Amino acid sequence: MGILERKIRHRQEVRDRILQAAWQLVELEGWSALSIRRIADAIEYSIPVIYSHFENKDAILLEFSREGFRRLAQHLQTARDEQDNPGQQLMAMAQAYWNFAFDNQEFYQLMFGLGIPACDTVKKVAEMKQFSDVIFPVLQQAIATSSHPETSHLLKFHTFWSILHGLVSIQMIGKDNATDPIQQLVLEDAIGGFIKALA
Amino acid sequence: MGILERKIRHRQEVRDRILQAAWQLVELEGWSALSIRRIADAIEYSIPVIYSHFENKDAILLEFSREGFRRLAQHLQTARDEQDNPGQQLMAMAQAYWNFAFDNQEFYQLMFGLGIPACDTVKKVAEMKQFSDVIFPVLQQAIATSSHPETSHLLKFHTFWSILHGLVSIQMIGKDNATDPIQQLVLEDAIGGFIKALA
DNA sequence: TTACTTTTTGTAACAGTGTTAACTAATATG
DNA sequence: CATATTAGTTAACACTGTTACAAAAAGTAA
Repeated sequence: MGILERKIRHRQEVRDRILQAAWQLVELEGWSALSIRRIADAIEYSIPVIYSHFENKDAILLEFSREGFRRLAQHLQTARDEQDNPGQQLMAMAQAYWNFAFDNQEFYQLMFGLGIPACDTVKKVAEMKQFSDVIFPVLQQAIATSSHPETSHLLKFHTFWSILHGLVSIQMIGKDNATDPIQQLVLEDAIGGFIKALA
Repeated sequence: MGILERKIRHRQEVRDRILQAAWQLVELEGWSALSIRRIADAIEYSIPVIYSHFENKDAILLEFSREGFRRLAQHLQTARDEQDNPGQQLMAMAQAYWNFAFDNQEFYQLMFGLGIPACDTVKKVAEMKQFSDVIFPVLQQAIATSSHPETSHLLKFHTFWSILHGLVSIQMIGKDNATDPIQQLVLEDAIGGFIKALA
């Protein structure tokens, strides 16, 4: 009775092709070129088929957003696991974050751009345990230096992330030279300074 | 022969009403509600009139972007002028930046969101002299501490801005509690820590 | 195989978008 | 007054997300 299984498999296949076709469109022509019709054309199905797999366009974007966070989380984790010292771990994660952002600009744009879905983005980041797990222990050493101890966990976490997100955003807005080596130095100094400030 | 003047005046008046109507729409219903048709309806003119004043919709957004930078620049300037000590100036500007972002979320979103126009945004920021003018002198004291002296101006400037933009962005993505007093403390600590790190 | 049911897929439309070509109405100039 | 210029409108094109409804295909039972 593999008939139902076959159906499910086929359905999953179509779903995958939708996402695949959508991603190809985004990669080739950017987010603005992503439309239900063009996806339908690409997968050679009619439009309502897409709506039988995703409630609406935002649901598709949300899917990509999730995938983006999955990938970023994995990058951070492997970067951390390659280091022992907490300070080096932080630096490695910063580098990984940075590289992810520019190697996957479409993802990053969707994930953190102030435009599109961004509803439960914060929860997603909170779920990136390997982010906070490494940061918090390092941060605890620095609590005493804060003028508002009760907020310092949150503070340091936000500061670290803010430096990263801010550097990336500002660099992205500038576009021209995403791989400019001088920016790598800026990143190194920024995170290095942050770590030194904690010590 | 004030006849030509009257025409020019009238033309300017229509132009202003376009921007005014557009802004009203954005304020009431957000950026997604802004459409040429709805502007045309609001000002009781036909659509092509709008195109005789602005090349396209992006040109209207760009106009708002410019206005946003004008306002931000002014806020920063007055914040700075109320302080003497460079450190206090930095902190005051950070507060002003923060307040501007949340008092004018639509502006900020347009100006720094990774979505919309953002072409010559960087130039706009570079034009905000009162930003760099205050930051750079303070930063020069800290050049020696950088491991890559040749990039440290850029570094510190980017770091300062990044902390601000990052904090604001992350806070905005969270939406819920933009005026949460705990976030004010986070801002204070973040910038305070930055200034201390420079000293 | 035939009749019926369910699931899958397609057609066609609605309401909206940015944009522009072509036309008309109003105004200023000779 | 006729003429040239400007101001403004109508109507369309080519899109967008979304959905109601019909048709076709596939599975099930007699």
